[in-house]
Amino acid sequence: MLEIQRIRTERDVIIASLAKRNIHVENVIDEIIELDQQWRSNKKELEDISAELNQIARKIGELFQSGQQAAAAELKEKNQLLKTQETTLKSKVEALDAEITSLLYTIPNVPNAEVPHGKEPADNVEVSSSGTIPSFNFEALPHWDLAKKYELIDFELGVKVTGAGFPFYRGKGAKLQRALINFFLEEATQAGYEEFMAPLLVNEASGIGTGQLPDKEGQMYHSTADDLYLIPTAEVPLTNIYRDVLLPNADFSIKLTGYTPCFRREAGSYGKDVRGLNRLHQFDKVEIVRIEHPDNSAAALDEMVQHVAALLDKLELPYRILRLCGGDMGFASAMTYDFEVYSAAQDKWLEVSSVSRFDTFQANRLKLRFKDDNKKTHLCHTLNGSALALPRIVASLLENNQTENGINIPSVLQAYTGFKSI
RNA sequence: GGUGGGAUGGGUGAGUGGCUGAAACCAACAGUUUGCUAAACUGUCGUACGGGUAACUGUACCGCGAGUUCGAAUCUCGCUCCCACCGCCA
Repeated sequence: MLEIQRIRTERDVIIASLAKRNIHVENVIDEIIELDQQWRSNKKELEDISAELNQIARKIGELFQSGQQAAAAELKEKNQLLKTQETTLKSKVEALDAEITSLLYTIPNVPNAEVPHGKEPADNVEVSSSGTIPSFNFEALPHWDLAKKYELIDFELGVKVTGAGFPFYRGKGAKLQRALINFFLEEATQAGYEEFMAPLLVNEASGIGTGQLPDKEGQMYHSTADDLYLIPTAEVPLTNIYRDVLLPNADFSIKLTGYTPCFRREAGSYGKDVRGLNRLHQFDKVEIVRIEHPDNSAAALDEMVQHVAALLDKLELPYRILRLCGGDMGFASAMTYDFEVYSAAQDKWLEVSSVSRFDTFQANRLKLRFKDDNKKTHLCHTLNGSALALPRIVASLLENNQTENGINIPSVLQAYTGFKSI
């Protein structure tokens, strides 16, 4: 959520920047500014009346103490009148406040100056690419066929026990999952991220804190009996550790990592690119999260991008890095890099990681702040990225490393899997 | 699931109707002292929002929401959460 102060002072910049997302918010912004002015003048009036009421109440107390009952009764009467004024003003102020907040919720984050214009994935800008795309002198199989051939993943069994999008991993397929998780966590630890094992269910306040609620309610599994939500990413529990936190000084850099299964209903995305591991309701992911001083968030984003790139280098996967255009960025993001890995047998790029900075957008909802040297409070910046999400990594590992007689495991993973090939 | 207890500022914790935005202690920060550290002493020390160039000032907040009252941290009602013990259980 954008800060109202920022809308007051940076109206034109905000409107111009949001145009990069291909949305035009001028009317909404002006409506907010208008409502805010009303809110402020009503609030001032309300506070003045409250101040008077407080004074009178004190006076009445004094009169009672000194036994002047008649004078006190007179003041009481005056109070009644002010009291009704206070009540109406109060509900007016509250209504304005609610209206402003609900409008603020509809405005996405302001894209960073470096974010390119554009409205669809084709407008994303390729920043770099790395690795070589394999070619095969036999007929390469897509990962769902390889998974079946080598008994690594059983999708049908998942359908039987749960439903589509909840596969079983078995044998070497299961061990490969565990190896990747351990590899990613180990790399993150070495890069200075503290490892957490987080709850997989969160309460409503946490969902609001990171922005899944109320906007994207239908995307999370909801356990209604206890009113808890299954996490769609470790970002939710990890970032919410810092909800309602005021860091005591400006000298901080918080780096968290965690592996969790992720649960997504993926409502409305049926039919397209959902085959095999390409889109699941439950999948595994190692997430990295950072809480940073505003001055440091640009550097932190670069570091995170380097971290993810290094993981893909070590896994010897061909990938490219895209800077997302305004139209393709997530609601809360100020700037996002996507990583795509080439999946040889499907002959297409698969998104395996998304690394974003949110600036103060999440921190504002989370009430995550720090005190500077002058003891003034400011909102922190938050960032996060997948490092990495497993299914599409597995898909491309299987597809790219296949031979006619088996599948080779990248050397860096062999210590984790305990086998060199499948 | 049952019974009982509780929720106050960074922490412990006092506070049963006005003198309380809140004692005291601890922690933290600044200063004095000091070869260094420590100790001692002095001072500062909640958050949000509004008004004001600023100094400053107003309002709200003692888990959350209503209510009683001229006036509520304090009284009443509802809710949430936490703790302890019992039951069940990995």
